[in-house]
Amino acid sequence: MAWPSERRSESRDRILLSAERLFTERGFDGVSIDQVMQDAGMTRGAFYAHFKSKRELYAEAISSAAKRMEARHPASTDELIRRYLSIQHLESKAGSCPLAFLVSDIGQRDTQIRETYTRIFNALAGKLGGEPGSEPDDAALRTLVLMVGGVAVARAINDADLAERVLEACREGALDQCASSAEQRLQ
Amino acid sequence: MAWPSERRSESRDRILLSAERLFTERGFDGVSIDQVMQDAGMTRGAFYAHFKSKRELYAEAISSAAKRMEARHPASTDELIRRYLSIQHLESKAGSCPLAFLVSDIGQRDTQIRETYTRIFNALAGKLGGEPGSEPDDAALRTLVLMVGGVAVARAINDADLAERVLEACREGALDQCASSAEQRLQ
DNA sequence: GTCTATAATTAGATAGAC
DNA sequence: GTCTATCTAATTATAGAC
Repeated sequence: MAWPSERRSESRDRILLSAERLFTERGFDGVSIDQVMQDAGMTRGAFYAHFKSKRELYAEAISSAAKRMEARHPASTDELIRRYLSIQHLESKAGSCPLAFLVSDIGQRDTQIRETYTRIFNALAGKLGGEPGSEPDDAALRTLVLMVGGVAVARAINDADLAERVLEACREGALDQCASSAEQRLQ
Repeated sequence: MAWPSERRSESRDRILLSAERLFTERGFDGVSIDQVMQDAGMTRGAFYAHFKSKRELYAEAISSAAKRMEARHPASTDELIRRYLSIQHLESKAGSCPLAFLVSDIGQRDTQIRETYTRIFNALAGKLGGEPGSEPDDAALRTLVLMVGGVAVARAINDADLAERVLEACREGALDQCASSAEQRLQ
């Protein structure tokens, strides 16, 4: 799950940071190693001293981006939902969620990458409901699908008003779901 | 919206049919013109007698795939939701919904393609609720996001049991939403 | 309209100097 | 570890024969 810390270096971290942003924004095929390395301030040749292949970089970048987002999550679930399903998230140049931005990109990749995605998905679903440690409950899955799907759809459509309406409708639905699921837990 | 019918030919339709299936399954960058033409039983050179570019083919393929699906939609909204959010839809080799399978692919494309997506999205949302002809209501948007997001997420994750649970949770949510929104319309 | 042949470009990955 | 140079392969698009 975690990568050996002895392999970390400043250059490696810079490559990873560039990769997170570029891949999340443009997908696997939309970014070349050249572009990542230029963004990180190096040339292509240096890449393979840090990563075995583009696919390995992609998997690590997704995982790392998710961890970076998680570290900035607000304590309140409601606040998380509101921030996630916001216009700001759509346009954020520094840190959008790969779960949403890459959801249909992942379905086209290999097992390793899909495992990484699954792990991230489960972690976020667990935060949204269900017993910690065990499987997320149905309400949490639905809430997360509204979040991921809402952001993905809002980004795809070419109509700012409709995008805002989609985000708002999903926000309401996700908040409702969380409220009624919290009520149930109190009973 | 519709393309000139005088441009239609049997070869053109065969190319389009291959493109629909291949693009939906693998995305824009995951399919080469060579592969589409081979699948259609021709060679690369013939492609440009029918389409101006790969991007034009992609836009037409998405639109055409959506129309083909629409033609097979069941009359009942409930039945549509059940079929959409099913394992069969995920694995269907002939006719998956580009709205779900390409949702994050589209966000990386140009205006024309995103307009096509928006039009298809609106058409399906209109079927799920709201006054015909006018804008879809919030419940319809939420329902469609559950459908599109549920299928996209289920396809991305690498855990068959979890995928089935996601589909089921979204199915229940979408059906509930539709039922209560139909009740509201009766009042 | 379809074919083969061929630009022209780009990308992932490697080799070897420093 | 980073650089430049290069290999190899794939891809979009075009040209021209039939």
